[in-house]
Amino acid sequence: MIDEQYTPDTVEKNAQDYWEENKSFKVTEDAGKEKFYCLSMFPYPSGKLHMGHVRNYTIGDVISRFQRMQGKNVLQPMGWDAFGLPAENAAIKNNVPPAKWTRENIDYMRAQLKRLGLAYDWDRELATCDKDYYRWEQWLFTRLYEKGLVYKKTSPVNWCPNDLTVLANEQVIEGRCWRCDTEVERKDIPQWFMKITDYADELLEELDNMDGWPDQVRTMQRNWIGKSHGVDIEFGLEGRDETLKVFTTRPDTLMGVTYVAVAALHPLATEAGERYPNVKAFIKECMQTGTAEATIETLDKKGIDTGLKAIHPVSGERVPVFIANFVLMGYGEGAVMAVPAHDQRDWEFATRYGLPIRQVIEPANNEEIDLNKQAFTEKGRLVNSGEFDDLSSEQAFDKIASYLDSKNKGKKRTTYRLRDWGVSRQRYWGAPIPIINCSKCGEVPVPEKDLPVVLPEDVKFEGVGSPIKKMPEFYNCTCPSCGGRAERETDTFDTFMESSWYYARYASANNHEAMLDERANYWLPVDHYVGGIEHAILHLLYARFYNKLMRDAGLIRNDEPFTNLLTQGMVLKDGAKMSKSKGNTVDPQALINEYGADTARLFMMFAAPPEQSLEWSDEGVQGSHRFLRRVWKQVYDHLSTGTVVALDTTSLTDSQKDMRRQVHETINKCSDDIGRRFTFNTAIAAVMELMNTLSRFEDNSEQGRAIMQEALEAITLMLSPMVPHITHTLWRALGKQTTLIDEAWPEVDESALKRDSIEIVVQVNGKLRARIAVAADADKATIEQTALADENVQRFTEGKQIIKVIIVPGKLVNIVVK
RNA sequence: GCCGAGGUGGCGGAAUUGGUAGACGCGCUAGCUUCAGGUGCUAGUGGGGGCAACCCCGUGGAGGUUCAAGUCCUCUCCUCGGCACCA
Repeated sequence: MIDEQYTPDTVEKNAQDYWEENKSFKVTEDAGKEKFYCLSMFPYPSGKLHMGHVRNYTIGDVISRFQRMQGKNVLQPMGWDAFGLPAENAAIKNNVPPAKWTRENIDYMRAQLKRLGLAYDWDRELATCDKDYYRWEQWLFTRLYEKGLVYKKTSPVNWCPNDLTVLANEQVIEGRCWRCDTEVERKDIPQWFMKITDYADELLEELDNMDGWPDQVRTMQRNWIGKSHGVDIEFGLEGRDETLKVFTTRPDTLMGVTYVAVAALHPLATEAGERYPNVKAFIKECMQTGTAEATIETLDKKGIDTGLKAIHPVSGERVPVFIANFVLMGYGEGAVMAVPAHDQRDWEFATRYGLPIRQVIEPANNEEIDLNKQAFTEKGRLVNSGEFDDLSSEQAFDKIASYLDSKNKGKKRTTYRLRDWGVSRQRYWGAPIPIINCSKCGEVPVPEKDLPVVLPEDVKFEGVGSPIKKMPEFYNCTCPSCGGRAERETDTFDTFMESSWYYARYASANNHEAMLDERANYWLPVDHYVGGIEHAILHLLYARFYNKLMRDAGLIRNDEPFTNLLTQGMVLKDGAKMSKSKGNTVDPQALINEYGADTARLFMMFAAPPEQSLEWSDEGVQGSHRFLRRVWKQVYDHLSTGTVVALDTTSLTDSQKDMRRQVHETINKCSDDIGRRFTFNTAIAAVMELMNTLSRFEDNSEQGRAIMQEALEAITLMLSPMVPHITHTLWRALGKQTTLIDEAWPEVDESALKRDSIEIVVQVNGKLRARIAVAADADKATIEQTALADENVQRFTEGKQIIKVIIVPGKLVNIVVK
C-alpha cells in the first residue's frame, strides 16, 4: 500500500537507491541479444545543468528505457567534454587551476544527472581531460602522422585577438569569433592540419544513404563540403614566362572572357602592389574591409587594374588583369576568368569599370535577354565562340576542357569548399600535441612508449597566454630520433578532436592497453544519437571523419558512427532561447527541488515534440505535476477499494469492453509514438485520455476492478520511460513482485480491439451532416442505406439528384448531390 | 541571394496514407468543496446565429485539382534556422 499523498522526494530517492544498489544500468556485451546503443551528446562541464541538457538527456533516456522494454541490450553512457576555453577564463577570474575547476563542476553535474534518474551505465564514464582518454588521441595522431594524414603548414589563420587563439573556419561566424564575437584577424603561424579533404568524397557520398538523419542536417553537410566540377585554365601573361591559373565551373563561357580578376592576397596582386602605391592602397583597403564588411556590402564590387595583360588560351587576345574585392584567395586558385555577359558579379564589375561585355551563350529556348540590364547566367547554346558555336553548354564543357587539355592549358578538376581541419590551438587547457621539434631531425612524433604527453595540471594563470609555453620542464626534452636536445609542441588540440571519437571509447572505456577493442565492434555504430542542431556541421562532420580514420586504422569496422540522429529543439522562454545573456533562464535544480525529477521530465516530453523548440511554461509544469498526482490518486483509490480477481474476458459488459478497448488502443498508439515516431508528446496525451476515461469508469464489479487493475498496470508501464520513479513505486503498489525496470513493454490484446459496431461519418457534398452507427462488418449497401435514411442527411438530399456515393470503409460516406 | 523548416483557438500543441480540424495540456468562465487563499472535483470554452435540433464561417493570403484539401499543385506574404561575393 502507498500513502495517499504523492511525495516525489521519497519516491524518487527510493527508485534511485534501488537502481544504484542493483547496478540496474550496468551493461555488458551479449551476443545472444540485440544491442541498442543510445547516446546523448556529452556536456561541457560549465558548472551546472541548464534546461537544454535536461531536455536532451530526458529524450535519450526515454528512448533507452523504451528499447530496454523491447528486450534489447541497451547501452546508454555519459561523460564529459572537459577541455575548453571557459575553464581557462574561470581560472583567471577565480585564481583556480582549470583542472580543479573542471573536476569540481563534473562532480556537481554528475550528481544533478543522477538526481534526474537517467539510466546511465556510470561505470563507463569518461572525461576528455583525463590522460587515460587523450593519450589514445595522441596515439592515433602519431599513427596518422606516419600515414601522411596529418601535416604541418605555415598558413594564414583566423586569429581572435581577444581569446588569443586560432580559430577554425567553422568557428568564424560572419567574420567574428564564434565564442566572444570579436572581429577576427589574419596571422601567419605554423599549424597542424588533418587531411579531412582526403575523405571529402566519402563524407559526401555516404550522406545519400543516411536515412536516419534529418534532411536538414544532411543538406547542411553537403553544402559545407561544397563539391563542384570545373576546369583549371591557364592564361599566359604578356612579357613573362609564368602563367596565371584560374578555376571555373563554366568553361563553356571561355570565349566571353574580357578580363581576369585576382584576389587581393594573390601573388600577382602583392607584386603589383610593390610597383604601384595606389594598388598597394587598394589591397590594404581590401584587407581592412575584411570578411565582416565584405559580407554586408555584397553590392559593392570594387577593383583596380594591375597593368598586367593576360593572354587568352584560345584566341590569344590580351585582356587586363584586375585585383577585385570579390575574389577569394581561399577558394579555387584565388583567380577567376571574368565573363561579364554570363556572371552577375563580373557584370557588375564590368559595368562599373567600363569593361566590354561579350555574349557567348544564348538561351536554348530563344527567349529574349537584355545584357544591358543584367548577366544571363543560365546554361544555353554557344555563340560568338568560333569552332564551339552551336554546342550546348554541357557539350561545350567537355569539348573546351579537352581542347585546353590537348594544348596543356587546362585540366578538369573537382574542388571542395571544405578545407583541411586545422587542429592546433595556442591554448593551455587541451590535449598536448604529441610532436617534438628537433633542430636536426625536424618534427618527430612522440614514440608510443612515451605516451601520453601529460598536460601539467598544477599551473598558475597569469593573465593571457598558455602557462606551458613558459614551462621549460614541460617543453624541454630529448629528440627520440637523434637523442639531442629538442622541444615539445606547446600547442594543444582543438577540443573537437576529443568529441570526435568519445562515442567509440565508451565501449572500451576501461581498456588501458588499447584505444579500442572488439567490444567497440559489438556496440558500434550508435543506434540513436541525440543532441542539439547547433552541432549539425562541426561536431557531426568531424565525428564522421574520425570514424573513417579509426576504421582505416583497423580499429573498428563500421563506416558511419551514428545510424539515427535526433536533433532536439531549443528551450525557449518568452519566445527567445534561454541564455544567461538574455537573463531568461530557469534553473533545472529549482524545478527538481520543487516538483521532482519526474515532473521535470514529463513536462519536457509533453510540451512539444523533440525536434521542435519548446516554450517554457510555469503553468505547464504544474499541469504535468497535477497529472502525476492524479495517476497516484487513481492507484491509491483502486487499492483502497479491495482485492482484485483475475480478468475473465469471456463475459464482459459493453462498457467493460469499451474500457478495455481503449486500454489496448492506447498501448498500440504509445508503442508507435515512442518507438517509431518519437512523438512523446502525443504518447503522453493518449495516456492522459485513457486516464480521463478511467477516472469516469466507476465499475466496482469483480470484472470492473480487474479491468481497472489491467489499465493501471498498462499506464504504469507506458509512462515508465518518461517518469521512471513514480512508476517504480506504483508497480510494486499494484501488487507486483517484480521490479519495473526489468519489465517488458505491455502487449496489445488484439481481441480487445474488436468492435461490434462502429461510427461512420456521413457527408453531403463534403460537408459533415451526420454520424451513424453500423455493424463493424456491414457491407457497403447497408452503410449507404443507413446513411441515406438519416434524418439530417435527408434534409440535405431531399429533392436533389444523387450523383454518386463514396464509401470509405470504417470511416465515412460522402453523398454527392446536385 | 541560395538552401532548409515552419505559419492551425487566448497560449503550447494534435490531426501519422487527401477522409470528422482544434486531441491532450495550459489559461479562462460558472458551480461545488473551503472561514479565506490555494488544492481538489463537476460543467463549459474557435468565431457568429439559435430555446434547441442544428446552421453559417473558419488552418497567413489569392487561385487551382478533387466527391472530399490544414494536408496536393501554382503564385504570394511573413517568421525562424543555416550558408553566403564559391568563380
